[in-house]
Amino acid sequence: MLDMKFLRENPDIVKQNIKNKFQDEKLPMVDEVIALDEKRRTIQQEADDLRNRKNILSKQIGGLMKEGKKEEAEKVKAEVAADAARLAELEAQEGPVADEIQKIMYVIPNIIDPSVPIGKDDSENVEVTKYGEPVVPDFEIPYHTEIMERFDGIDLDAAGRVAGNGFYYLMGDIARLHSAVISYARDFMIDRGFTYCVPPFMIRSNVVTGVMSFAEMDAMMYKIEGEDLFLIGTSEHSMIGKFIDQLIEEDKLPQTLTSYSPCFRKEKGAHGIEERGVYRIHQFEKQEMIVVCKPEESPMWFDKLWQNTVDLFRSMDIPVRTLECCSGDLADLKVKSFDVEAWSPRQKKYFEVGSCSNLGDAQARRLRIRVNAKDGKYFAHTLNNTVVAPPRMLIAFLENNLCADGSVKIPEVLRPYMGGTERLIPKH
RNA sequence: GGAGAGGUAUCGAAGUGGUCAUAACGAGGCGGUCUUGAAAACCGUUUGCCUUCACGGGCACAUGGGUUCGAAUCCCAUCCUCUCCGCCA
Repeated sequence: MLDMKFLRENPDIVKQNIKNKFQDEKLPMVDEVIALDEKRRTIQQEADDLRNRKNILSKQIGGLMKEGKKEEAEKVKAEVAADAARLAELEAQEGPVADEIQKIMYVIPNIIDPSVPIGKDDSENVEVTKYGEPVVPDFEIPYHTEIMERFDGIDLDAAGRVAGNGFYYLMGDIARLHSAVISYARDFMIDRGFTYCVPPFMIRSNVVTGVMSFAEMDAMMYKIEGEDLFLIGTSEHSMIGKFIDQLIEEDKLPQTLTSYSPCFRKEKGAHGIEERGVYRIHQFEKQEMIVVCKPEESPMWFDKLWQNTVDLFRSMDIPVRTLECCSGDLADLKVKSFDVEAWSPRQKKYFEVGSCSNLGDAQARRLRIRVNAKDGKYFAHTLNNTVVAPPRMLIAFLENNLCADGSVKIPEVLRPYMGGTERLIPKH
């Protein structure tokens, strides 16, 4: 959400930004909201004047009553009553106009970073850097569920019976590998100075609307029936929500946290053939990192965050690349975003395993996350990034560590979390 | 789920219909006096948001309504926190 004052003073920047994001249908909203804002201020001016008059007269009445001048007091009362109708009329307009303004402001996209490449959709995202050699072995790599089945590591049929499509039972070595990856990722981030946190897995609607746009909310969030609670789609939601309505002392910044949580997503929309198995599911677990910092430090933290994910994957010998989201593919709240993608030797292409975002002050403005500094208060900047989401990580992991004999080698860093196991041997 | 207490500035907290909300009082922050320096003590200062070129004005005492000329204060609804009891991993 933009600052109304900024929009009022820089309508051309806001409009150009909308064009850069190929959302031309939103262009008229800028002038519309400016007109509404002007209307709001006119109403406020007149209403404030009337309120001022009422306040002065009410004080007079108090004085007159004390002195026992009842008749005079009645006269002044009549004066107040004369303005009451007009004031009520103005007050009736104030709310709806303010609501309308907020509705539009929620939809106008955040100003993107100047470094963001201009493009209309994900086909125009830009590869930034590759890390590691994308190897294609000379034997065939099966689909990830097939690899898992060789280890008796997955039961999708049972999951279907119990919860439906989009859920899984992980079993045995594969389930253990899943937990090992989470534990390793947690310690990896703790070693880098982040504070480990296990947050609430449900959040209230006021937090939901603070951390994401309505469009995202509708497509992602599961609502608990009869309660004002939603299952989190990522722990980013409860982690950024942790700071709602808080005034943070400046010397307590930056807040660097790494959190574990299950994630629940409706995943509305078309699913492709590559999304079978555990690629896109309604429930998965994830280690996340978030940062709340001073505005001038958010670009620096952005680079540190995605680098963490790259380093984590490289420590397990998985080739990755960073892909920058172009303007049209960038969510409305975001200033800049990189996807981290892992190499799939089966598909012979990279696929998304994490997403790193700088939200600027958009979430902070919606959630009123302010910083108390010596020379005044300001909105913090917020960032978030996936450390690792095991289901997708497992796909990359199994494909990249599968050997010609069907076994899967466990990289050294994971062995302490796997009881020292060096290699998984298929059951059949 | 039941009973009780409570929600006021950065924090603690007073305030039960008007000239104690320009929010008492205390703490913290900032500036100063004193000191070789620091601590202590003392003096001063310090809410946020909207609006205005400015002067000024308005709003905010959990949230939303209501009563009243006037509400932190009275009434109604909702939310949250704490304590005790119940239930429970």
